[in-house]
Amino acid sequence: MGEERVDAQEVAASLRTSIGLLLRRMRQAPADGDLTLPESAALSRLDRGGPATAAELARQEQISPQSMGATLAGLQERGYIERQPDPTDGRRYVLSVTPAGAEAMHHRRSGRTRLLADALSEHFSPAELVVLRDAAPLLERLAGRV
Amino acid sequence: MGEERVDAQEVAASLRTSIGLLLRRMRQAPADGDLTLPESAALSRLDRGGPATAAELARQEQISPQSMGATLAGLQERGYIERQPDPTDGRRYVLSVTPAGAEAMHHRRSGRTRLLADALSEHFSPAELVVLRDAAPLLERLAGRV
DNA sequence: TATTGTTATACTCTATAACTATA
DNA sequence: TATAGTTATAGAGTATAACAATA
Repeated sequence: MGEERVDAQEVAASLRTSIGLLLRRMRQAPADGDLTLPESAALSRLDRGGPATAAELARQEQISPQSMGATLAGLQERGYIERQPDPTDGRRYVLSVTPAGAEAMHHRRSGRTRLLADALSEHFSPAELVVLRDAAPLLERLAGRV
Repeated sequence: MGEERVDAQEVAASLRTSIGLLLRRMRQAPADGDLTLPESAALSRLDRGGPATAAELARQEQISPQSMGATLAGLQERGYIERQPDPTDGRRYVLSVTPAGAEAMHHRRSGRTRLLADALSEHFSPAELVVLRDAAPLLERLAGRV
């Protein structure tokens, strides 16, 4: 791996193919407990980043507030998050993960992410894992630039 | 970059986040000419791999034959691909890219892939491009293993 | 029996538009 | 005016089920 001439166009095209495939497979895979892909993304942002408002989460995930609202409504209905009115701003609600939500995330993580992790440890060398680990934050940065 | 202890679970979680973000951004981006994401994926497989049947393309893209059929019908309607009955097997049709299809792919590639390529060359170092280039085939392999 | 392709239907995820309430 | 959130509606991209034709 790693000669120096890299064609951005080619990298773009092959990234596009590979992430399309991978995301489709993850969507098809058995769910994490009963969490859909966007639900588990929102939940894990709340878990990692602490309580936040719906608008903040929508900005982080780069989707519309309405879409995030729909996702969050489902999570709240099942008791995985709770809403507290923000005392300093009457328009806002602060969302946080409930114990049941944390349990859904961590204990029942027997679905998609686990599947991915298993495939990674079974079929990839340590050197390849390093490449993927280093690539992940770059992909996230790329998503912010496109 | 690159100490040796890599936690597969952590890599899985961060890949999942980053590819989700990136694919959403690409879907939102202005289209390549007038090609949707699955259309351009199918077209570029036909272009790179030569004529193929619908079932073959569906397997390669890991989607159902019905979904691929819908995508291909749209491409054919606009004259970007053509269908020839397979002389050796009456059930099959062999698909190939027309000149108009090739033009739609290459000349009008001013949309998503171009946007991605521009972001890559403007905001990423050569070393980072190497990481991404090396990661792409690993992601594709991962999609086949999950 | 298995495979190729089609038609019909429905689900998930996301978007935009229009609205209310608060800042 | 601008922002947070809601409700309603629509579109893209998938899936599954049921079928006809061919192998």
